Amino acid sequence: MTRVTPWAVYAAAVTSTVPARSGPASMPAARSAGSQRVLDAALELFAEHGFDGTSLQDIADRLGVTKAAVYYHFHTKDEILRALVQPAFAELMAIVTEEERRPARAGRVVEVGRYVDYLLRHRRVAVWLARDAAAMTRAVVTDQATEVRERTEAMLVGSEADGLSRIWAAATLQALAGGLVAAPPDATDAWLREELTEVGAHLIAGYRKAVRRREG
Amino acid sequence: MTRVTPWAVYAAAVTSTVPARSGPASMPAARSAGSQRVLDAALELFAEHGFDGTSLQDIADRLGVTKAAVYYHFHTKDEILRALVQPAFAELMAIVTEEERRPARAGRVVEVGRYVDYLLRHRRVAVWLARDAAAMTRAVVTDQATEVRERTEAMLVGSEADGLSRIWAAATLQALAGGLVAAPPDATDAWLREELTEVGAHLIAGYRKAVRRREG
DNA sequence: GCGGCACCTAGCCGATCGGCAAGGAGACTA
DNA sequence: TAGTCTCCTTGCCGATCGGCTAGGTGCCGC
Repeated sequence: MTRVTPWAVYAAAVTSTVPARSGPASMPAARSAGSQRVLDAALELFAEHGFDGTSLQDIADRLGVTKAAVYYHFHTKDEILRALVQPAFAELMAIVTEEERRPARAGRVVEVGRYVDYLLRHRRVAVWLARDAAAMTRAVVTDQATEVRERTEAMLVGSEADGLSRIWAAATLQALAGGLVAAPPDATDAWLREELTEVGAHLIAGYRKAVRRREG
Repeated sequence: MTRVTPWAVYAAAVTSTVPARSGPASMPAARSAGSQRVLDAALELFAEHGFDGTSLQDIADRLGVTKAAVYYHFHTKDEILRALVQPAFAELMAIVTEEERRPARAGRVVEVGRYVDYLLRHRRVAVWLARDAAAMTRAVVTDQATEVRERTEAMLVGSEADGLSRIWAAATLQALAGGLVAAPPDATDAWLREELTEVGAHLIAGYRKAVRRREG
């Protein structure tokens, strides 16, 4: 937990107006090879020990460089977090937005398939976040994380957000992520896609049945 | 991540023979009221910010005491972790062991029901660990955690441990935990039990179907 | 050959980390 | 009243945390 100090209050106040400094840390896209190596090492370590359980020194050690070299590419630890998470979030947001526009929403199984494909594309990030939800409480990502999670749940079970829907939606998302985590390393994407889609489809079918039971 | 220092190596070497000190930290059971208050505060904070994201100072602050007061009850942070996790693990081990002895194992749905009941009894711990799996990489609990997880999975899908079974087992456990996390605070245990059991039963049925599909 | 840029190191900063020794307040009992 | 026990405080320790400055090396186009 970050303890609030006078300095931290000041830093938060000027966060949005911090000027650009030397180094590529200020440019968001088009990562250099060095920056990408930092992200790869960080993702590996975050997945293993969690965000809070990994220090900048750990990342530097894995790369065989000093801590300041990491600082050159990303000026804060939160910047690494954001860089790792942002592409995955952006893509999921796009998928959900597209599905929201679709008028007829008879079956949610199609959406499950799209979500499974998405998970497989961002497998490493998904495996990490499935075991380290605490990282999403960081201020830099928490709003995005909450929004994307809520809208994804709504994509699967509708936006009513009653207790029943919430449970089944969360269960479905967690089941898919959990299956991904437990998957053997040599499992092909095609096989994983088939199995996970079936897991999700079963849960969506179960949800519909539960709704019918409650209404009937 | 804990960096290995010469001192840490020494400490690990003498861990098993560390002598009893003053204070109740050496007695495992029969917690005093003060110790229980520490555990309650710690569990709340761990669930919110994760184990690594919570400092002993945070726990002390929540209780309105000093850090050393926490130290009086538990001499290390790992000791708090162990104290929180151990009862839940022990109970699950007992359940799994009992189910392993049962000769006929036609349907796993009964086991799902027992597991759901177990989750509801240890709801706060379960919600915490579902979002903070990184805490289970700590040396004090990692062996127990791995064993209890593997045997619980085996209880649900058998001990073959092929890729298909592993995925469905992990998906089932994660789905139940995820449903628990997403449950509204005012949800009754009886209602939760019903819904979660149905979630688990659906997944077990899906697993059986997947096995039949693969074999046939 | 020279300025400029990308990339990295050495070394430091204040803050916070988990952990610990010494001692005191208060209740209870012999 | 003296001794003891529980529970907590003050105050400190070395280590590590995230973050930062100044400086250097090597490659680039000019």
